Amino acid sequence: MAEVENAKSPRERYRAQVRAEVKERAWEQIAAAGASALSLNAIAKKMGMSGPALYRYFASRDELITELIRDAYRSLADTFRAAAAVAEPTDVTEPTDATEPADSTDPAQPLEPALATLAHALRGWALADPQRYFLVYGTPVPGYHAPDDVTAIASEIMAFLLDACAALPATGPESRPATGPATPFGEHLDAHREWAAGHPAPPAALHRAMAFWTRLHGVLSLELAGHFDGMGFDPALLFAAELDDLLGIAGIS
Amino acid sequence: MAEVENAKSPRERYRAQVRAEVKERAWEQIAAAGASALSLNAIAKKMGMSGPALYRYFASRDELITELIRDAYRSLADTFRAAAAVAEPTDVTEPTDATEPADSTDPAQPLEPALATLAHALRGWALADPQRYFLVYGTPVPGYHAPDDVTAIASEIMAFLLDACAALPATGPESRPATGPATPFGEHLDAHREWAAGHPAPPAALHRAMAFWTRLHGVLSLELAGHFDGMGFDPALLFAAELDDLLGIAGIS
DNA sequence: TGTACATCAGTGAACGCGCGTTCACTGATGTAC
DNA sequence: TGTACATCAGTGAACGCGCGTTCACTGATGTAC
Repeated sequence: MAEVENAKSPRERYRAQVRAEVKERAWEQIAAAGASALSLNAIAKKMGMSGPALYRYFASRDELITELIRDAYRSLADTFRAAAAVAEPTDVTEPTDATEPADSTDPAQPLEPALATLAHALRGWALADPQRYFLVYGTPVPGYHAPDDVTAIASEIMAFLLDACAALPATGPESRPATGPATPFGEHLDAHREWAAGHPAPPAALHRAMAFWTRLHGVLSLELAGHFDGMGFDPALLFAAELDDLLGIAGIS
Repeated sequence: MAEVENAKSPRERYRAQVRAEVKERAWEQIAAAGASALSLNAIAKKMGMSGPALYRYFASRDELITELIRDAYRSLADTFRAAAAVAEPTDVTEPTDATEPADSTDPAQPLEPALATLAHALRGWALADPQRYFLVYGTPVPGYHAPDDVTAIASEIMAFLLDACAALPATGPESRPATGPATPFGEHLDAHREWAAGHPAPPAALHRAMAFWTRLHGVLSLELAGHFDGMGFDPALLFAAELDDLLGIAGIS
């Protein structure tokens, strides 16, 4: 269960600990006043240290921010990985745990589609720390460019999404299979699938993945930004309605 | 044609002119480095003035930002108003200009639904100045609260949207009328319609308006933030696909 | 186990910067008689 | 038309602030013999 930690010297251990606390305070500060207000000096003060001390741990303010962005991406990737593991248990002797839903066509099918599990995981992740969400998907700082390894994590996230879309059961009320007829835009995506990083998802799944991403982001970002405040309705129901539409359960059109 | 301007003294005229130029420079600065980097001193320097001079025109940096936000909202409202006027010409003796589409049920119906016109207007407005879009719909600054008149303009924007949704023709390929069967979420919206500001749109139109808003915002905000960069596909086609889905022309599910 | 040395965390002073904002003042522009 | 006054735009100096970052230094911690 416990991971084998590379045996670290006490000093390395301490360093890692302080770095972690710096990041923690940084997140608090971002949550309180936004990413642009992040200040090394303020973090040091909160930790009871002098400002320059932090330069033992981070080469610059920019390096800290980049690290936070990287952590945010990785956190979302981990969240998706965990959700995918729950939704699609490995076929290795999983004890059958409860009665299967009557309308399930595949006996190994989980109770809800993996896509729904991902959606709920995404929403939970976003609500847990709105500013972290915005650091990933919010207003970009003109001129800033994310390092390469961050885009690699983004691809990983996309892969979970494509898996879930490709695995969607063909059991909509009007029998619209996920892998069904390709839409014109699905064909376009299929013709320009560099971004799918070699994933074998069919055109319809590509289209669905993209719609999943943009639609749920649309609801979440407006909700977290407070644009629904005072409107009276429940954003969770809007999110659920968009998800149902994506799953082919119900649609507005 | 020309509006009757309240006869202004030369000084008032000059004031208005300088205020306008300050805002212009402010937008340039926001476009270059984001809203959080906006600085009165830097604007003054660009205008060839000393910093304190701007305090003749704006009481504080916050007042300037609030004014910019207000202008951005008003600009979108005006854009929607103009789009709505084109899409639904007033019935007052409009000269019939071309052949009507064969499948049009209403002879006065324009070539494309008003909702499509609004969508294209929104996209054009967003692409024209991404940072202006983000000032309205982007990452909120924790603690900042828009003044009341801004939310009034937001309601105005929403009203154009509701008009267009309520006016959607019932001519989908699978005959799913816009004013058709209410969805569960549509009923929820109908039960909590404070936000609709007395608009008589039926539940299905409320639902569609909300989906219009969140889906198109989802595409636009990710596109403008550069999240589609290097993915290879054309964001305009994704936007068009989402719009078609909203219009009931084609759907992924 | 004890001494000698190297490593490294953290401090305090300092630099230069740009910020928002105030204040007393100059000079030009408009107004009233 | 001309003078006297009020209005107001803009300046320059100044205040206080917090920022990122560098640098020389102290003192504690770990390592090697």
